Amino acid sequence: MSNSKLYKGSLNTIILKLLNEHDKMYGYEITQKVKALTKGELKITEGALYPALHKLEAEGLLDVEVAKVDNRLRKYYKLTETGTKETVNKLEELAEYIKTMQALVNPKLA
Amino acid sequence: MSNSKLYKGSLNTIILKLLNEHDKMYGYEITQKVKALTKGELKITEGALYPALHKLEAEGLLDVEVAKVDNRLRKYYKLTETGTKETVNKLEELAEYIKTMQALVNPKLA
DNA sequence: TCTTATACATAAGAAAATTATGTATATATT
DNA sequence: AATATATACATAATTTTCTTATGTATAAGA
Repeated sequence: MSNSKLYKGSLNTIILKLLNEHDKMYGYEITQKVKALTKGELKITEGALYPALHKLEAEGLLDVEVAKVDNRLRKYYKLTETGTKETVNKLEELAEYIKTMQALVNPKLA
Repeated sequence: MSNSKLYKGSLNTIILKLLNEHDKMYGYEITQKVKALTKGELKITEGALYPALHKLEAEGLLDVEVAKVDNRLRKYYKLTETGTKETVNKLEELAEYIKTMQALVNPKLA
């Protein structure tokens, strides 16, 4: 995912936020979008992504729709209603995380 | 550590930064300092902290000095030279992480 | 023809945390 | 005096999340 361990725990937030913006996406598309948005800084590996998608689906946050494009399989994921709510939570948690870490790392500004 | 999974991978950064600021600290003191600085948002558990301190020591980033205060044991940790350098790296990684996540979550501003 | 890109998947292992214990002393409360 | 809470360390079992490696299959480019 990256040389930095800080990304651990961030994958679900990233997936949910991207689906919140793009309505429906398939796995490979997510990896490419992340690479593009972060200018190559962050690469989502398949070994991390696919199990994460399956889990989010099992938890009822995502719905799947299988499609065949150019004779190749695609699994389009989209947020459920629960998934949309959870996206809001995750984004709040991210904002809170950043705030908290800055309080620890830059206590002068706290 | 917190209800949010985002803190996963942040513990070493937190420890190193605190030791960078306070010269020497013992484990329990670190837990209390984190609680105070984050107004209770973040609680470092012992099961996470002590193994982390031992590992940082084994890696040569921390030195230990045992003391007895009020008949109770304390293990004071301080940064080695290598530890000080690694602290700089960790803080750069944190800044990079925040930048990257904001590019993903707030692409309008990118 | 061979490599790269697209598109999915899983399994073995590592890393980092949680949760549950355990020991021991000091202080505060009932 | 008895009990609970705070201080101070530690580890073991388990869980979560990721890496690394591998596998299948089609399409496109060199």
